[in-house]
Amino acid sequence: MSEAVQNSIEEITPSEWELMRIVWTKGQLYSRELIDLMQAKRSWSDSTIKTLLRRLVKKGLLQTEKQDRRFLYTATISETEAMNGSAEQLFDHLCAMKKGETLLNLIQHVELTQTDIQKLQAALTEKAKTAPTEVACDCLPNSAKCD
Amino acid sequence: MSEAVQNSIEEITPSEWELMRIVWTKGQLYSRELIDLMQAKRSWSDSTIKTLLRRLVKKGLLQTEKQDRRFLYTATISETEAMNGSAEQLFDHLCAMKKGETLLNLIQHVELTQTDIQKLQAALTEKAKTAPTEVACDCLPNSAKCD
DNA sequence: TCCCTCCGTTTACAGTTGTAACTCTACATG
DNA sequence: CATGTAGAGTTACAACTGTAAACGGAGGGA
Repeated sequence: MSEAVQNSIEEITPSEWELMRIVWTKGQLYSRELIDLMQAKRSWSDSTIKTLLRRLVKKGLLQTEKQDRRFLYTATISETEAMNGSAEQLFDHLCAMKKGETLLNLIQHVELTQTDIQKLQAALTEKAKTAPTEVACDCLPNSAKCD
Repeated sequence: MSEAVQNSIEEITPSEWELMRIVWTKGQLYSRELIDLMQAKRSWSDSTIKTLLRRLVKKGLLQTEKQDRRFLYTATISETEAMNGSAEQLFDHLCAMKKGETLLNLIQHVELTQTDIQKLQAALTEKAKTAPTEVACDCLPNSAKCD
């Protein structure tokens, strides 16, 4: 059946990401606050935002708790889980042989702090200890190779 | 600004990625070959694959050239462009402050070759020369901070 | 010449996403 | 008590996705 394990996080659409980020940042809040914060960034109608909230609840990404007569929203998965899950989902689509190239591009274009860089370097050094000299392309059934 | 920028590549759906990867790998091929290769990985009907191909052409990701009486398909964007574009789109949804963390997770989970690692390290070293000590969260309009 | 088969085109249909109006209900207020 | 109102729920609707059957024309073989 459903619930419990989300064996690879529900898809989060772009609009949903925006809402989730607010929830993660604030921890918990009422739809009214959510709507106000959201409208400070996007001119979406109240209705639109409420629809998105309900969909997020249905997907199990948000949960509500009745307070007075309104609902307090909280996230059911952490921002880290969501970020890592989505990033991994994306990388799953890429040719195994070219993931490194894509990471390189990201590293060059994403803003990173000195601390981030240190951690990344440490991880790479660690990874180098067991990394292979090559990774095979997995774009075709098995036959022809990737260049 | 930059140059020749393609204002953010058409969205590529998961099914479409699978087809595109075959096209990128083979360079150019007829729908029949594409269908056969695809069916060796997924049990999609001919029809389904043909529909996807037409949609990819409509989106401008594939282009056709009439040969005899069938079409030869080729990609209009390179695999690298697509990979980088999609990866950047994903990262656009993430909190600026947490992109480093996500990259760290990817680096730890993605299979990388020694060469990939060396390049990544070189890029990081370069980046460290100008990296800031912190990056601000951009999840809320401006107000409240991220944790 | 006739039909079968291959390939491309049309149509289909449910589910998801973006976007939003409308409605219902319980309160607060006059 | 009569209402306006905030917050929740219902309905809507077009575009996009996943998945595929059905249709139509052209070439190859009988």
